[in-house]
Amino acid sequence: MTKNEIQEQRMRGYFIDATRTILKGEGLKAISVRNIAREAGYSYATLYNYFKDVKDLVFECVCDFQEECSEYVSKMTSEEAPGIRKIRAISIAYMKYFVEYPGIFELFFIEKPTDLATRQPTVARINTFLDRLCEEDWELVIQRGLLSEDKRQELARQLKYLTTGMLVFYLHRREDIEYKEFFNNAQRQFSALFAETI
Amino acid sequence: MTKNEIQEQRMRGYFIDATRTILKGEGLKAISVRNIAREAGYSYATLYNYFKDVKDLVFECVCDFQEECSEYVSKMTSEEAPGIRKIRAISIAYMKYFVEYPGIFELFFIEKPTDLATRQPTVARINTFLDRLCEEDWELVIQRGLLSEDKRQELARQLKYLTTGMLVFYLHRREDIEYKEFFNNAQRQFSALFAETI
DNA sequence: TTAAAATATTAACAATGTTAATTATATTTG
DNA sequence: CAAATATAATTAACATTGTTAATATTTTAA
Repeated sequence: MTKNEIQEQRMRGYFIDATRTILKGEGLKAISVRNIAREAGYSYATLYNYFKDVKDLVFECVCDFQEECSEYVSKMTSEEAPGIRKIRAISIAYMKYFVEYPGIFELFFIEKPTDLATRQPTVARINTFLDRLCEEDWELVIQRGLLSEDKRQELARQLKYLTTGMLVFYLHRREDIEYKEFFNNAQRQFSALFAETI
Repeated sequence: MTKNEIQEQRMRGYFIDATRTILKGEGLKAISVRNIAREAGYSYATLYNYFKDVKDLVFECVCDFQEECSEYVSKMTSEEAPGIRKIRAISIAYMKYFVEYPGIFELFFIEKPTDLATRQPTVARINTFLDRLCEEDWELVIQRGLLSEDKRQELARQLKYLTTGMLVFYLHRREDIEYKEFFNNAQRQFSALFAETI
């Protein structure tokens, strides 16, 4: 990396950090070019020297958030025994992360990139994220002969749609329930989902 | 209803119709006060004599869309035999409606009302919508003794979250699949969901 | 037919994303 | 080291957004 590239990456980092701060705090609706620039300590037009547009910048945060969420999930599920029970714990922790940071949920699942083609890698990462979090444990369950490869794919998909669906209803307040009830319900959903898999 | 009330309802209707047209056509992102007013044939400020704000107007369309969707579903599932198979057909038709009108999906599940408290009835209607579409057939399945009341609630919830989750991923292009593959996948999800219920 | 009330429209404001013009800073060259 | 050039940051500007205040118009009442 040349000296210029280092400086450029540093500048991008300032804007990305600012964007992350706002997304985690006031959320996606509070994101604006001027807001980000103020948080980063630069003028709003400077942003356009380093990013195509504000959506481009916002989607740049996805990888960092995924890493953060991974750690969050790891810490919350470390003492859970590997296997199906761990997959459940991971899914709950994953949902708790988004409940804690609704702005990140909006970014991951609601916001549309300006140009889908160039953002395809990012979008693909989002799509496979929960699967990757559970990867180890899915493998384990298959090794133990509790699940076929096909059944694993099917369950993983259901898990993906279920978690996202529940989060949509809860975060967008389509059902009138509290935090505790929400996660009780999530546990019940998972029980039903994994019922056959003992 | 007094003469004034009739006129007021008529005016509200003009704006609601205009909003529905835009939502069904260019979608929620194309909704703007000036757009709606142009479509309705009035000035943009006139809107505020009949609605608190633009979100208030937009959420006024929910009931009409639900009726429209109900008819859409009825027509698409009329020759299906009542019971679980019909519930599956209804769910597929329901999803097809939103795939045809993504703007209506955004309104139903993504958009947040300005004041949740006053919009609680509307939001509750959205939450229970799919359930109401399937009501008859759920009852039938229970009457036939194929399902307990508890199991019905559980399945209905899973169905609700699954459909919404799938639609989020598809409409927001988080997974790179086409129309046909999407509904094939949906069918597979439903097969798994209803597997125990033969 | 005129006075009053109701209703619609234009003007205005603050905030948004983005681009062009301009200023300030670094870098290169004589 | 100083002057010329290239780079990068800032302010100005524009179009669009939702909403409110100030006007103009139409309808109703006297």
